[in-house]
Formats: sequence, C-alpha cells, structure tokens
Amino acid sequence: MVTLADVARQAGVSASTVSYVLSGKRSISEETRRRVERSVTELGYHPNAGARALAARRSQIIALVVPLRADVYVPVMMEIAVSVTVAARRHGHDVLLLTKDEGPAGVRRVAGSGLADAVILMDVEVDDERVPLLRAQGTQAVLIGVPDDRRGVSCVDHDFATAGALCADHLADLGHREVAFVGYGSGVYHRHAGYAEHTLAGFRERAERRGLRFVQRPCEGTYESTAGTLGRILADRPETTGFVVQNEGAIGPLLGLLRTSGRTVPEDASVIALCPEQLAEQYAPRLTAVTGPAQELGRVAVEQTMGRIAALDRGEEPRDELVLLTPVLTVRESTGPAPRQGSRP
Amino acid sequence: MVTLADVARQAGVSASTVSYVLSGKRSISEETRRRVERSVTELGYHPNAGARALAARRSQIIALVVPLRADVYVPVMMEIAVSVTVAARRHGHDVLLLTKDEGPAGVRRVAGSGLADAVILMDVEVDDERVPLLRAQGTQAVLIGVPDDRRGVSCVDHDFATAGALCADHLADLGHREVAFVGYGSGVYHRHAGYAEHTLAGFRERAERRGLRFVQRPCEGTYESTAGTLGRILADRPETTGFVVQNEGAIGPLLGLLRTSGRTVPEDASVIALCPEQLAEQYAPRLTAVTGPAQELGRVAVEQTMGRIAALDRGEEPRDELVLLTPVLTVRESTGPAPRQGSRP
DNA sequence: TTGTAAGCGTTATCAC
DNA sequence: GTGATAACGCTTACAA
Repeated sequence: MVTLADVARQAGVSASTVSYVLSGKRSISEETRRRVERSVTELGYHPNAGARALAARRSQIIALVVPLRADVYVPVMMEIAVSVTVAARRHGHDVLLLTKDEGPAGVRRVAGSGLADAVILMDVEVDDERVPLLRAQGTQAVLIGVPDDRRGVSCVDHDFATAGALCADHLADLGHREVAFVGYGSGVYHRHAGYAEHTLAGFRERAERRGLRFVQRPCEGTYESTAGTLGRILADRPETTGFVVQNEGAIGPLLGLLRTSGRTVPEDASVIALCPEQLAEQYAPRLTAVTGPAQELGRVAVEQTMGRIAALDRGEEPRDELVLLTPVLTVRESTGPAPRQGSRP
Repeated sequence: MVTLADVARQAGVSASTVSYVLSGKRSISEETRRRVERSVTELGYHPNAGARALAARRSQIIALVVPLRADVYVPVMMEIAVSVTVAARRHGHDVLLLTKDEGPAGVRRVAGSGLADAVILMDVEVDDERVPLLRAQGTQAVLIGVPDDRRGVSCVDHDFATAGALCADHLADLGHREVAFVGYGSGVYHRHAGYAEHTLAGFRERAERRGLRFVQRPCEGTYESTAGTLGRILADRPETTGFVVQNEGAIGPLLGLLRTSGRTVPEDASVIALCPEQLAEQYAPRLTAVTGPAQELGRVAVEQTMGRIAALDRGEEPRDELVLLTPVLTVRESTGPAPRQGSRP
C-alpha cells in the first residue's frame, strides 16, 4: 500500500506538504505542487479512508436509510437512492446503505461510531421514533418526509397540498362540476399521515374555491374496496364526471370498473392520478397525473445535508430547513372536457 | 465522544483488555468481562470506525455497485440491493452504495483507499472492463452475473440454461408440439450476452430432447417489433400453440396481439414468461413464469464475499467460485393443455 | 488472565 | 512556503 510518507519521500518534501497539496488548505509553490502531483500519480497513491476519518473526524460518508418493504413504489425509491448517491459523490461523499429494519439502533450505530457524518432517512413516519434519538445524539439528519416534530433536523418532501390543488384546477378547467377524490384507506387518515392529509386539504380548498362539488372517499386499494368505493360514489352522486386517485393500488381497478359500468375514459369520465410518471404511462389510456420530482428529492436532501455539515464546520448551529418541492401536472389521455349534462342515461 | 480509554479507566482495566472483551480474541475472566460490559453500556461507548479500520486494516464495509439506469427490472435490483445489505449486516459488515456510472474509477477509489474490503458488482458485462482492474488491484470481488474471464473473482447468477429447459419441459408436458421462443433483440445475441445465450441453449437442448418443433425469433420489445415477430411466427408456423417470452418488454404486446389475432390464452395458446414474479402477477391472465430467486442472489454474493475475506485472513488464496441458482417454474393462468390439432380455423 | 507499547496513515498545530 | 511532530482511537504482538 502506498502511503503519504511514500509520496513525500519520492517527491522530496515532507508529509505535511503532501497533505496540504491534496487538501488545498494552504498555499503551495507551483514547483512543489507539480512534483507532489507527479509522485501521486506515479505511485498510484490513494489516501487511506480510515486514517483520514480518524484524523479529520469526518468520514465523508452519509448514511441513507431505505425502507425494507415496498411501502413506496419501488422504482421511485430506487430513483431517490441513486440520486442521493450521485449528488453525494459530487460533494465528495459516499453513501452507506442502511435498511429501516435495523430501526433506531442502526442510526445510533453509524452515527455513534463516526462511520457516517450524517444520515438521510426515507419513509419517515409522523411520530418517527428515530427523530428524537437523532436530536439527542446531535446527529446531523435530513428527512425525506415530514414528521410532526422536526426540531433538530431538516426535511424535504413533495408539496402535497399543491398536488391536490393542481388536480382540482385541472378538472375545473375542463368544465367538470361534480368530482370525487379516491384516497387511501381510512387507517392512513386516522394516523394523520401527512402526505394523505395535505393532499386532501389542498384539493378540498381549491375545489371549493373553484366551485366544484366533491366527495372524498377512502379506499384500501384492493379490487373489492375500489368497487365498493366507486359504487357508493356513483350511487350518491351519479353526475360525477371527474375522479382523482391517490391510492396507487386503486388505479387499475378504478379504470376497469369505470369501463365495466359503461363509462369511457376520458369521454364520459376523467381520471387524474397522483402517482409516478412510470406508473401513469403504464395504463391504457395513459393517465393524466400529478407527479413529484423524485430525483430532486434526493438531490435536495444531499444539499441540505451538506449545508448542515458545513455549518458545523464553521462552528455554527445548523438551520432546520423545510423544503417542499412543487409537483407537476402532466396531461395525458385520461382527462378531457366534461361531458354535457345529462348525456348519460 | 467516549473512547476505549474512557471505558478502560472507568472499568479499572487497560485499554487492550477492553478491546479484547469487545473482539473476543482472547479469553477474559467473567469478572472483568462484566465490569467492562457494564462500563460500555453506562458510557454509551461506540468503537470509532475510522480508528478501527486504520488499526485492523479492515473497514468492515463492502461496496455494492448498482446500475444507474434500469437495464434490469428495477424492483428486482432493489430487492437484490436490500438483500445484500441485510446479509452483510448479519456478518457485521455495512454496505457502501456506488453507481455504475463512476465506472472503473469508482471501484479503484473505494478499494484503493481501503474504504471497502471488497466489492460486489451488479449488471456485469461479458467483457466488463472493471474485472481486469479488480484482478490487477487484488481487490476481492464478487460479481452478480458472469463475465467471460472470471479469474480472480467469484460469480453468482441465475441458472439460465435450466430456466430455458424448464420452459421447454412445461410446454411439452402440456402436450404442445409446436412452440416459439421470443427472445431479446438481435443485438443482445450478437454481443453474446450470457443470460440470453444460455437461456436459449437450455431451451433448445431440452426442446429437442422432448421432440418439440420450435422457432426462435429475436424481438426488440417494442409493440411494433413484437407485432412483426409474432406475425412472422404465425405465418411460418401457423400451428404454433406455445410461446416462451424472455424479453420483458414484449410480454404486454404479445398478450394483446394474441388476443387481437383471435387467440385466447391459455385455451388457444400458452404463454410462459422468463421474468420476476411481480411482473408475472401483473398481467391478465396472470403468467406462468420461470423466475430466479433474487434475494438469494444477494445473500449468496455476500457469503462468497465473506468467504474470500476469510481466506485472506487465514493467509490463503481466495477460491474463485461460480454459483448458479436454480430458477423455479410457477404455473399460473397463461398456460394450459395444447388445443386439439386443427381446432383453429 | 492482564498490561505495555508500538504502530496504523492522516490532519493540523507550531515553528521556522 | 515548508517541515517537524503531536494527536486521532484502536488493534495486536510482546511481556509479565
């Protein structure tokens, strides 16, 4: 193994000079710099990560905790993980992959041992038990998701309220007057999951402002529950022509059931989904959808992480940020102008 | 930060004793062990990862290189990544996530700096440029996939030949006599991608042995190419009743086209896919499919990695293994008995 | 069974 | 602009 000392010897300078050439933390004469850089490449020197971490008290590693089971749509999770990795590399950091099933212990371990300089958590719960631990440990952390108490950490998430509002606007723009919001199972709302509540609130507020009549119905996402949900909607409000679906599991069944009930999409009924693009593209007809920028999520999380570490290096207290990313509406084939009143039998 | 010395002081023993209690590398009296363990928990001691890596010359980290783009079906990739992480933890190791776009440089960096003790590569090409580098560096490596020259590394992959054979057997068992293999685009075969060639060879060999008549047709996986492929098959061999599809992109189109051509699956034509379970479950009808055990792939890769590291620790030369995992055939709704001869118009 | 001490390869503080 | 040198926190012969 090639060490700093080896490079120093062959370049005819001291070890500290080599170190400073590499870190750029003090001015070096052109002459010396060149000699050192030459030796570095000639010998194929790579600074030892352990030694560096020990001396600098920084590992240049951030830990990323991913959910073990696919609560999130898996390709999106992967997209976030990869974008975190790529962004971290741009900042000279590497990413350590942890699974959520290690629980708080995993976070304690990597932060406590100095293995990671900071952690990024995915799949955050409103009362996530890892957050108080992070705070107590003084571990720098960024959450992808927003817990109730976010003191001591930074957060980034989709702007669900805007997502909901975009749906209401789009349907209103198309002339729909009577619409339905097919949400998650009622359990999700009972535990006050932020993404579900904010979406609904954003939708509701905008729908009211635009003068839409609407119903909101929970839905478990199975075929049966979707059938039940849709049946009730059509029984209560037979004039409903616009549907907003947030529950990904309900999309397929809903499309099938609408067809079965004799309604053509988008001629008789418009459907707009809150889901990833990949998913929206996959149905027939392809779905008009509101989608959050998954890669941005990872990139911003890394920026926030770096910001916190930098603050610490300057001896400042890191700021607890909250960034909400604006989703975009992509119009595809599943939405169209509202049918004329009474055109259905 | 709590250090070894802190623990030693409060337990009234030397630093090395604490170290040995923790590593179990020499026998310790019950009395001492208890005192040390008590201090460890009381003080909340976590061994410093950098210091440990520096002194032990082992980071207890393995690097996992994942493809950046979804050449592989993403959920499966994620499943493998997670299973690698979980398996590594069981062996006291952590996983560093690298993306393939860093190329050979990434591998050189993490191994050269001692950041990782070994690397696991996904998405391996037959003439992968990272393999010679690994060999030259003496970096311990395990590949998920099999390159042409696998000297100096261990490999684990699906047993594609068996997968192909299982397809032939199943169709033969159901009484089909005339079958078609819808493969990948011809480019894949021209560059001799192992998974494609081995599957086809396994299928062919077994089909011949079972007396099946068959054609093999490449297919790019788009709707248009699938239409072309199927059209040619039905023109050349109108009596074809069994289809094997390896190209995931071609599955949806094929099912749609068979329907359009007036053939009902599985009454008129049987379709068997080589794909992940999740995908097979997702079509209507649900697909009979041959699937490799993705989680096993990750687990075995980690076992192989640990084996190589252990060999090194014993001063032995690590053995270059090749493990092929047997896929399983799951019968679902897309295959059935061959229709009676001439039952089609 | 336990202790002493010499590294491991960097970084960073002092000096010059 | 450059060079000694003392940490950094742990592992592991070597002694006792």
